Amino acid sequence: MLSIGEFARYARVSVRMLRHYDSLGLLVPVRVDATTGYRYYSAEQLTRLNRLVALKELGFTLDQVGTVLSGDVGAEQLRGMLTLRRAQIVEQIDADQARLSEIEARLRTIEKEGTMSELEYVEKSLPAVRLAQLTDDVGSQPELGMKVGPLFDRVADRLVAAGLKPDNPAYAWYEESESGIHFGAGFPVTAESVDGVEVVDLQPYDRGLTVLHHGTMETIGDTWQALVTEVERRGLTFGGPGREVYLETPMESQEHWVTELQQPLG
Amino acid sequence: MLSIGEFARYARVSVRMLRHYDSLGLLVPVRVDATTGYRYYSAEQLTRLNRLVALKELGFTLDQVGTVLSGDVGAEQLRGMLTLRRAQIVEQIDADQARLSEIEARLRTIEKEGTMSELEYVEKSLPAVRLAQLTDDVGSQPELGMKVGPLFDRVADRLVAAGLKPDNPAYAWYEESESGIHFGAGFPVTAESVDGVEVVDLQPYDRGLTVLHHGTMETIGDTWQALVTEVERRGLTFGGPGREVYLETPMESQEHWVTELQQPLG
DNA sequence: TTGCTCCTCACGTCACGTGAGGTGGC
DNA sequence: TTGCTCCTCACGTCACGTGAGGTGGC
Repeated sequence: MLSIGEFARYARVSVRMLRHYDSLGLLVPVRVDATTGYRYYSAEQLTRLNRLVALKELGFTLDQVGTVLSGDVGAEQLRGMLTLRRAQIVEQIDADQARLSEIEARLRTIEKEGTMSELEYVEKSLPAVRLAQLTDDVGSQPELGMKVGPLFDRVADRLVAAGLKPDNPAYAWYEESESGIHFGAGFPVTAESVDGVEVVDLQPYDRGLTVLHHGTMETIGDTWQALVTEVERRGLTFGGPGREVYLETPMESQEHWVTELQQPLG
Repeated sequence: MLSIGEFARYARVSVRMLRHYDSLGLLVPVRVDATTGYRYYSAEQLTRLNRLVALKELGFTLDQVGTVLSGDVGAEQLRGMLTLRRAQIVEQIDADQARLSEIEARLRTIEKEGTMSELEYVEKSLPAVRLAQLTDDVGSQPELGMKVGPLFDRVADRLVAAGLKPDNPAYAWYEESESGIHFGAGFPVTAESVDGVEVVDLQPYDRGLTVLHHGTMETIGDTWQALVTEVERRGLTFGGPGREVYLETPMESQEHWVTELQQPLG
């Protein structure tokens, strides 16, 4: 018969752990002194403790350890638990490896630029949106600057004419076509149709890469360029037309505009 | 200005998280209504939230995230934090990979034997022990059975003659020599020397592989064999003479004896 | 008498999830 | 008036570590 201290020393666990396992019923001392409350263990209990520690080391919760130790799990069930655990660990390793390469990318950025990049790319799902929109085409990128703003104004005018007020946030989207760029601009609505504009449902995507653009629309091309580059750096594939979400558009000046660029992924 | 619900939806975080970050001072709403307590955020705060989430994703604690977001960490300090984090993740991956191969080994055992092995091997450090011992030699393994028991008796007799009582647990150790096996048997003491026996300090080891043997000494050879096999299966190297620790030795019969076999590793 | 070991609470950890119970604008 | 959104507590999570405050045998 061993005192709790001796037992703990033999097994290289803490006294506190033994008390904890006792309180959970996982490993009950062979004898507990009725008057002092002192716990006494037999050396034979080391076997159970060793199994307990080994199972814990595999990453099972104490609850699961209890189930296995209780002895009423068949080989089949045990195999199921181990298989599940294996899948969880593989998942964990994958996630850690992703973290690792992300950290290494950031370390390289610091070496090169002396600071951490300002732009934060965020991978997230993109919601579906019902939009009251108008569309147009341009031959090349630079022409967009002249066209998108007025298109928003026209949509807003027609919504007002139809008795609705333009809701926030405004959306734009861009698609390459044979002749150049096909694009749309609009506002969220709930109605099925609105006179004078087209009502469409922008498709939701499970995955998209996004970044925030601050300030004037003059430089939004640069931010798009950076986002596209990041998609490629991460080895991702494009899954649909890019969108702009106008989160903050104070009328005084474009200086404090906040636009989210969303690139759907495949 | 966005309500907490809108802000949460844009950023794909829970409302509860935003309140949590507010309470920690990590992301304070631009405005809090004095009477209702409603929180309002600006779209520009999405940038800070995105950085917060990204840093959290890298595995930093919210405390560390706060440090980084506060902005008064230089590139050098940031690099230090990232490097440390990288080391932690590598460690984590290594540990998970060890767990993984251990689980796979157990799954193979189940496939083959229809159950999980009874023997639990435990890797742990081996303590130093001061021993009052006698030593002897035999030509071959089978002769040990006749020699070890009586050797313990002789040591015990001499301890009693020297006015000491044999302390638990008893230790034995075994070493290969040119002519066969050199071995010792003894009991822990604190004295520097004891008349009639040799006092030695058994060396501590940082790592050892151990297993429990239950019952009679007749079959302890099999358990040693299994332990040695396991050392090799794990790709470990031997680091010293094996030890036996007699944890439980009721005199009635050897049926309930419990012996720990300790194999030091290199 | 001074250590050492053992005991039972009970708080703290970490980042929230999840009610409970209540309020204010459409 | 019925939903919806928002609010503030406050408990629960998981496996113990770490005092606090006290007791019993060498």
